[in-house]
Amino acid sequence: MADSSKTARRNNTDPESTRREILQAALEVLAKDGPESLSVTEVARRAGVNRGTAYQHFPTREDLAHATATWVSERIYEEFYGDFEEVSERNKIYPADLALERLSDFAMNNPELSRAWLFDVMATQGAVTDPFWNRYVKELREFVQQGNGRKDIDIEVYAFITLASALLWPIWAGAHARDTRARNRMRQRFVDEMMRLVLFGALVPERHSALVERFREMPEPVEAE
Amino acid sequence: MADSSKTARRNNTDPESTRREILQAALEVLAKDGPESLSVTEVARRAGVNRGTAYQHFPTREDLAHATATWVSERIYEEFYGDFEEVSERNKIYPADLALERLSDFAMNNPELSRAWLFDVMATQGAVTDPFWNRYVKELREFVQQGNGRKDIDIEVYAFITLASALLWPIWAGAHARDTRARNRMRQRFVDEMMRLVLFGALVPERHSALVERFREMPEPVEAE
DNA sequence: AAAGTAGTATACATCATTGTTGACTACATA
DNA sequence: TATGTAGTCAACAATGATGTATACTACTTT
Repeated sequence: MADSSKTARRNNTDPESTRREILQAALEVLAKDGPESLSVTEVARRAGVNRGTAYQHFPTREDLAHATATWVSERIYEEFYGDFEEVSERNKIYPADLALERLSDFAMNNPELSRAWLFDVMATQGAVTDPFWNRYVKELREFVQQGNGRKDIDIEVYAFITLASALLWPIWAGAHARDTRARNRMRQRFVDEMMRLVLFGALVPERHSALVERFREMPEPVEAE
Repeated sequence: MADSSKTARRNNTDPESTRREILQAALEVLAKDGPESLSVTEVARRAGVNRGTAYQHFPTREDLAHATATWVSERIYEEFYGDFEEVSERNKIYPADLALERLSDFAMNNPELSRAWLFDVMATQGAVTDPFWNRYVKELREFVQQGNGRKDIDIEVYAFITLASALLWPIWAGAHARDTRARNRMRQRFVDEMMRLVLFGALVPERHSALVERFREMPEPVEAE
């Protein structure tokens, strides 16, 4: 109650850190409500920063929105593929279960990034230019070419299925699982089921002989457009 | 330029139809921007209805939002399971590929409902009470119990994977595919790959013997909490 | 010591949205 | 013909967001 230094409580030498704080806050509201309801006022409030400061860094609401989107894209790439070379080196080949595990871990530990990314996908209708997505497809393609995956896979679709469900799962599962233990169990359930699915499929072949017949002769898919 | 009947151009005897038109418009904006940016003004404009009329049907913005959410839920259930009994009857058992095909068709033909549903999932963090979801899980469970699906499946997770990717796919694929032919091809790609996946998996077993070993001895999953 | 930089505080005009109210109209039914 | 219903139209106060601008402060560098 004593001091009241009236104005300018906080001064920062490092504008970059302020920028990051704003972007982080923007990410949070983006993850909460989607890109359309991202407001500068709200972001500034949440970042503990004056609204004017936010406008100094990002001239308009749109600028902030775009900057946040690319920031999300960069961060998700960095978080996921930042140490890829080392891990890959250590394991000679990046094993399938590890990839899936990493993906699930990432999604569980970064629900905000996942949500933001998904919102973006839903908004831009296909984030084909997204570096994360491109890298993910590329790695998968090499994995298959090296003989680890079935040749008749439609890589893009398969990549989409694994990525979309892995990123969306923690959001969905978040409802049931409050504490850490429950969340870990949910994560494990997903990894196990996904692993089981990519190893053995889901159907009992004898019961679907016609389908097995039809899909066994399927040619390798044509992806290019 | 001639006539100007000044006021009350349109009068409707059937309030239910107006209500539906408002809900339909609400669904459209909901699918576009997410639930947080649903505005009564915008909805009324889009429905070609006076704002006051919208307020007559839905006292507050929140009421409209909730009504829209449950309407989406009902419509998606109706669209998908409305004729389930007949189809099921005709085919004796509801075949796996037909189910997947129907799901994909639905998602392709109702991108707005899909988007709205997904937004809802992302907003409410787990639409466990959703009748569509519950029915989907129930049918899947029976399908497995009748010996058509592998016993070690974690039904809920599996249901989630198929449902989430099937509903999200058209949104994702919508970017690439403008015309009907391209969209149909995208739909077919998804169905084929998903079918292939549930039939045979994605990995080459010989290359992942350790994993095969580990997951072959996996007990049936415990789902109950 | 002076000048520049990063951020605060505040005010302002503009605009959109919410929710409410009151007057009016077209239609159907009793 | 009278009454109720469904909807239009217009106005209004309150709120909150966008952008802009100006004066002020603390800190750093020259």
